[in-house]
Amino acid sequence: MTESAVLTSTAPADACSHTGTVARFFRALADPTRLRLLEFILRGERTSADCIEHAGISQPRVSVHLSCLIDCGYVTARRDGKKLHYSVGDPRVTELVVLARALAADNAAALDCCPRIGQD
Amino acid sequence: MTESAVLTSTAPADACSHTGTVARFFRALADPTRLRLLEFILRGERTSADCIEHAGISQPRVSVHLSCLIDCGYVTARRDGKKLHYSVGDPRVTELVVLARALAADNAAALDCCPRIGQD
DNA sequence: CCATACTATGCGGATAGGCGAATAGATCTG
DNA sequence: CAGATCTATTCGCCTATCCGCATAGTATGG
Repeated sequence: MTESAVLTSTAPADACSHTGTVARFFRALADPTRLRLLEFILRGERTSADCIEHAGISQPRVSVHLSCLIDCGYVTARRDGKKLHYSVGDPRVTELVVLARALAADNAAALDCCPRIGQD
Repeated sequence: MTESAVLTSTAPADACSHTGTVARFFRALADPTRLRLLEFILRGERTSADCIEHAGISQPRVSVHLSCLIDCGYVTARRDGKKLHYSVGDPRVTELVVLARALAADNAAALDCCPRIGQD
């Protein structure tokens, strides 16, 4: 994607996605680094530099993770001068994360021991 | 785990999980087969045989997926005679899936094209 | 108790996806 | 335009995790 690229993806709002699509949606949050980034951006608009510092990984890696979060609809980007600013527009994203955190917290012990899912 | 194994994991309900735990929680739903199984069980209590037929994979694989869903707190198991019956107890699981489906649907086009997440 | 039916685990192979490093591309400022 | 700066892509490597097949373990019911 080039030019004044579509910063915020304007998808046509389908009625209902098939399971594979939803699984892919969840997969975006299945990586600790990406989830950490999302929660960071959730607490306020951030620049790439903010994200790079917060994530503690290389700029190219952060770029990929942010692209992924954008494609999946969690985050939108806005250009201000030379820099891009990332934020979460849809309040349902917060709902989703809060709900998941609550559920995960209620079962943290078993979750951390699940041998079917590797330790991070 | 042996004996009259802990069918429903009785975790001690922590206040807040660290990011890695929540990511692991999401990872359980990041696999299409597991998500499909969860949504199947969500629509009513199921036996292993039901799940094997519905998922279309081998019994050992289904066993692993169900164990994963149980460990992560999505599903509970109940023994009735020789068979185990699987169901979803916590209504927040339904909330989570519905919310994710809505968000995924609103961005299905971009989601399905995200090159950072492989096609299923 | 023992046989049977149900459920879980181990193994090897294949693929997805994360990482750093190097590089390419795009956009703003002057 | 041109240089500087910010962002994205490519590459090779490595680990995680999926699968089927074979096998082991457990609980029930006689």
